[in-house]
Amino acid sequence: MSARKRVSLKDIAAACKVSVATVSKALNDQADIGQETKDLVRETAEAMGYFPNFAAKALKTNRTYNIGLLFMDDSQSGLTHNYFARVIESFKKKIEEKGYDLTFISNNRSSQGYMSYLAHARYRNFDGVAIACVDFYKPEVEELVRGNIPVVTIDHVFNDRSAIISDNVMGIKDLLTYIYEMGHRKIAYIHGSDSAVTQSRIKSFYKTAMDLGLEIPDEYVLEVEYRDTVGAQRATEKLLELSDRPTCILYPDDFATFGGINAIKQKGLRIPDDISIAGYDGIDIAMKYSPQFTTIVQDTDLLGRKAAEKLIDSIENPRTTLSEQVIVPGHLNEGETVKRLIS
Amino acid sequence: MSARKRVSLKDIAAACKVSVATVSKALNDQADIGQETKDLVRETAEAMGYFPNFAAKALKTNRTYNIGLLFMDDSQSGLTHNYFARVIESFKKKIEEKGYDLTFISNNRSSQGYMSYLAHARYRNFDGVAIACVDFYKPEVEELVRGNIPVVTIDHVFNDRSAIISDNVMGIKDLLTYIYEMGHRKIAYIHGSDSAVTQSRIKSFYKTAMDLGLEIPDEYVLEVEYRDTVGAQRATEKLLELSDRPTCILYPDDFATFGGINAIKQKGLRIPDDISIAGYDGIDIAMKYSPQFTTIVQDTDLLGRKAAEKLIDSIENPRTTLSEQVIVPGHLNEGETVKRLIS
DNA sequence: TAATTTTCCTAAAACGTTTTCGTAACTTGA
DNA sequence: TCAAGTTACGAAAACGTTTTAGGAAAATTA
Repeated sequence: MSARKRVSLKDIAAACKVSVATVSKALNDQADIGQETKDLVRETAEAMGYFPNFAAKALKTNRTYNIGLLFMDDSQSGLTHNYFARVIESFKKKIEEKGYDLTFISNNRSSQGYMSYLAHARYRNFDGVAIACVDFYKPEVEELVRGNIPVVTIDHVFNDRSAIISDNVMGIKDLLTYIYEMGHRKIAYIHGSDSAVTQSRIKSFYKTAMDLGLEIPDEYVLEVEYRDTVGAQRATEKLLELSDRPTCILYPDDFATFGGINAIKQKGLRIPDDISIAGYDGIDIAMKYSPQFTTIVQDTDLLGRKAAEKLIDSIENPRTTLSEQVIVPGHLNEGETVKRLIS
Repeated sequence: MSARKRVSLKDIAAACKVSVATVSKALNDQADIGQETKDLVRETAEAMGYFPNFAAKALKTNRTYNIGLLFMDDSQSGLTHNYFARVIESFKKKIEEKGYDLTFISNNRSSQGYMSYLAHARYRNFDGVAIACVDFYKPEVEELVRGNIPVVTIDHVFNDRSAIISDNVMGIKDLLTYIYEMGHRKIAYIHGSDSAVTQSRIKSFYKTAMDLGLEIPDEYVLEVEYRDTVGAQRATEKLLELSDRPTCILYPDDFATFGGINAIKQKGLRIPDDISIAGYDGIDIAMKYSPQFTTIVQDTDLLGRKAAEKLIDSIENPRTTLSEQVIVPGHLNEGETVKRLIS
């Protein structure tokens, strides 16, 4: 009820009959304050319901303990993207443990007119910035990365900047090898549209196929947007109409896989008895669905945690921290959507 | 490369040979500054790459243009919850248009020890707070709501505080009525565990059933956690084993509905030919899945927007804004999972 | 005892803004 | 021509911290 004024160091100082400086140092546990005074100050602060004024502190120290997160642009799905949502969730948890907060970076602000991402980040004085799930080729993103704020990117590497990426090469290799070992020889691959992730996956796909001695006809490889259920459905239809149709289809992500399921069901075919499929990501519903998806489960938890650790490290030890790429392996969830053809 | 020092009002003042006060006023477009001076100051500021120091401004004005978002606790699914993620997405967009930023509220910070949500919100000096997808009965949440920061809650009403809620009463009514009109008389209802949302849905369910002259045997009504696929699967199995089994099952959310689908498929039954089902929420995959879910699509966009408008209104016009509950209707997506039994 | 060191505290400046109040210069009206 | 009003600007205080540079008193040493 009583909307008392916020208590400041000055108030505590008055109550304790010491100087403001002493109070500040006592609360920050500096060495040159006596134990008794420290105790007194802390107790009084507690009793008076004191908490620091973030703005004043930030103004003075030039540290906000706030991290900016660039997480989507209009064309993307942002928060609703299950895979990234989980990475961010883990990232957030980790930085909060270390006393940081998370604020979204954007660029539409009415007051000061248009702000670039970098301008926004500078304005808010973020200690560091994390970037995920955006169009990395946008000049504005590049500008942000090149600004002099510590930065970590997720699933994309910028030269000379820290990045956390999931191991798409290993992922595709494990997945394809598993499918091969299950006896499949006619394997189609619907992949995502152009991005760093897609590229490494495609390369790994062809490389692994070659190593296994697999022949991949051109018509077995199609391109579709990420998370494009309808597109994946169409692509699947095309594959099913081929005279020599594949026995297994790989999808760029689990969401797209559902498009494949739709197409297959509409053809009256059963999974995996008539045709096998495999996804990527290991999103919640893919693991709960029956038949459970054969998919590469990305270690979103580790991805987020590593990103947090790396970023905070470069914030707190700017000189000794070198930018580095961390590759996080996923693991194969065998699931039930790939049929064993040989034993 | 040149990490030049940040330019401040003082620098601009020096460059323009006017006082700091004048620069500040010119940039804020105050009336008592001549047009020529304003132009000069603004051009110089622009040329020097000036942008305001957020911390200093916040310290002085006690306004941060930052909104706190409390969005989950450990037991919940937070960001990965598709329905809420979409609401937040829309909320975020709206507040950004108005020049606000969004920061997560949490309570684990190492530096100052444990902080309650309210303490955190006060520390960061949020202009307002939005709460969604949390355990509203936690004392700490209550404390935050009762703190003197403008607040809006989503899908839960606190006495005397603004809230945006989706119209669960109408939703269930429309859904049940539709199913009735399709000819179903034996309708089961798996509902979520205790919450404000669940309560209004259950009431609406029984009320509508009564109005329609429907008899609902007790064994047709089961309780399951929200988004609990496995639980919903078990519950569905129970229903399918009943001697007089329902012709249609309602689920608390689309995610749980997938559990039902699993159970039904494993029984060798088809949807909707052998049994009909209906979900709630209208999450992405439910709309893309085949058969497309019969479900109530929540207007997440409007929910988020309304929440943003309400909150900003009560921030900017604290006296004239009265706390109010806004009820946002969803709409029925007829989909393909409820079979027509009569014509 | 005197010199030195250590312990504990303070005054004051600074961070970058906003805002109040004052005032000089110019304009207006009678 | 003079009083009153208007316009355009500046000086200075304030917001709540941190930090530097001292310095008085107490403890230690010689």
